[in-house]
Amino acid sequence: MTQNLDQTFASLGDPTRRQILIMLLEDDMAVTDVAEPFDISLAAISKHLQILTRAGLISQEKRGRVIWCKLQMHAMRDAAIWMESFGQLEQVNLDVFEAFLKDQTIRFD
Amino acid sequence: MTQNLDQTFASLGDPTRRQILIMLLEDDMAVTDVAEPFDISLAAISKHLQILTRAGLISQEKRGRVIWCKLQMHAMRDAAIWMESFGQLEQVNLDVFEAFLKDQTIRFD
DNA sequence: AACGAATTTAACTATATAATAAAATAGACT
DNA sequence: AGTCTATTTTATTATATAGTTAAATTCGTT
Repeated sequence: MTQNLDQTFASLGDPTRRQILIMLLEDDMAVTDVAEPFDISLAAISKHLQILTRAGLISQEKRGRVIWCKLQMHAMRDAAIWMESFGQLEQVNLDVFEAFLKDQTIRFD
Repeated sequence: MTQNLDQTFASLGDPTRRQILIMLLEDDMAVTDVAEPFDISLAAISKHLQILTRAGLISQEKRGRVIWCKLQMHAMRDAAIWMESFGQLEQVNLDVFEAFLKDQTIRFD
């Protein structure tokens, strides 16, 4: 669980990888096509794709000599859930704090 | 923008740092108190806090000889917005795809 | 001034990422 | 078999993280 979040968040911490994910939103892509818009080598892209795969953010499937990259939403969803929960906890605490302030106001006015 | 997301996501990719953020949800804390529940050295925690500060996920304020760490939500909110937008884009595309499929059905049946 | 507490910095080691260029695989095609 | 295409692997370099211990810094207090 924790380890997955580690890899998911770490993967998202790179702009090239985020851009790749956005590209894959439109459609599945071959590695070569993923690499096309970038100024870095194909080997570098290949490694980024490995990292994304390890994190579960994409999957790769070989058909013939082409490897197709496909977006996988569950990993990112888990990360989003972590963040949302975090936000809600803050929400709760703010509410508690507000209640506390109101309580104070009533008592001291 | 991109650089901030880089640092925010990268920061979240470490379980110690995520745990620290959760602790700070309850209240601001001194560096020593942040370090207390962990089995690693104070120096290591100090570096994690530097990374969190650089990412804008927390702020540090020195009062006397104590440095207080305070959660800052905007950075994480930006990251959450990126993820939410991402999810919505997928939503939109699925809708478009569904419409496309329906269109096909009408035309070929 | 001196002591002790809170925190960082320095020096060091190990590991992961990011990138490159060049060589190696693997599959399709003639 | 040989060639072209798609992709990975290897070797290499540079940088960042994660951790350690030990020394340095900064304040508050006596």
